Amino acid sequence: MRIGELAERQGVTTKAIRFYESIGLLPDPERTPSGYRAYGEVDAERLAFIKTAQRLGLSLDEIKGIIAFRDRGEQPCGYVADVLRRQVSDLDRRIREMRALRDELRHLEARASGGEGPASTYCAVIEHVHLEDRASE
Amino acid sequence: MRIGELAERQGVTTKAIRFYESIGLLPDPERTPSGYRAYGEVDAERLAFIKTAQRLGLSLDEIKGIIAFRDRGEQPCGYVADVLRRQVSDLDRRIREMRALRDELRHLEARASGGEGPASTYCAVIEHVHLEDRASE
DNA sequence: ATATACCTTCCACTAAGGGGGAAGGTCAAG
DNA sequence: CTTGACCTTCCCCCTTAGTGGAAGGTATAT
Repeated sequence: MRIGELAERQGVTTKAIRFYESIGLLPDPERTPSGYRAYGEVDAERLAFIKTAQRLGLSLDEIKGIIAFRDRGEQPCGYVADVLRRQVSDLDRRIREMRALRDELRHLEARASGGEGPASTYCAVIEHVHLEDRASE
Repeated sequence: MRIGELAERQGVTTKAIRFYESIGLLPDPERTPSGYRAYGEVDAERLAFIKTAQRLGLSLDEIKGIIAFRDRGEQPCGYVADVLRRQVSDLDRRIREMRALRDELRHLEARASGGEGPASTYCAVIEHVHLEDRASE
């Protein structure tokens, strides 16, 4: 299959496929006599794997590492488990941060909508953020 | 005060300050006869405001919008409330996505550590991800 | 006079591509 | 034979929020 068909089947752009090839994430494909890239099912599966791993939050660099194990014929399980563990604790941390931030924003936004608050030069919300920030330093 | 002092006082790099200036987030500062940037308290406060807003998850572009109100002498409260509301719902969505992803990763990682699972060509974890991905399409 | 610390400008780089175009080759149908 | 869709390489610019370095100017202390 040619690049356009592969791209459409896997829901990516031809640009992305050539980009993955350029960074070594996809192997140099076969070529037709006229120079067109020719892909097979293996390539489609690899692209699907890349997309899955990306959906799991892995960077293209991490994915490249996992695929390198595959290509060397080694078992990437240990490495994958490591990557996933790091990913999970990273997500836990980010979720905690976001929750704290969201709660703070809700608070501020309620005040901004309410319109009450002390007199301020420009806007009570901004001054408030200002003060809270300076107080927390 | 010179750029280095301002940077250290506010906990940013001189690079960041010049960058903010280049995108119009900070005004072009006064210059000493030798061409050094000369800042005052107003600039320090503005930088503090930028940092606070950034900590609240606003992009430099959004911050620029808020500052523009200030600079026009208008009350940015309504605009700020809008931005904050959007920020909250955005965070809610992202927290939900991250939680779902984290749960999926924990599941996978537990399997990767366990080592059990069906026979696979390379690694059970990867094949599993593979299968789940294809099943969800 | 020189060491150093600080400042200036400008250019390139990051992740992960998106977007567009130029200039050309190829393949199928009508 | 030509049209249109597809492909090739190469090129440059855009995004976020800066970071890093090079080449050179300035301030201050010794």
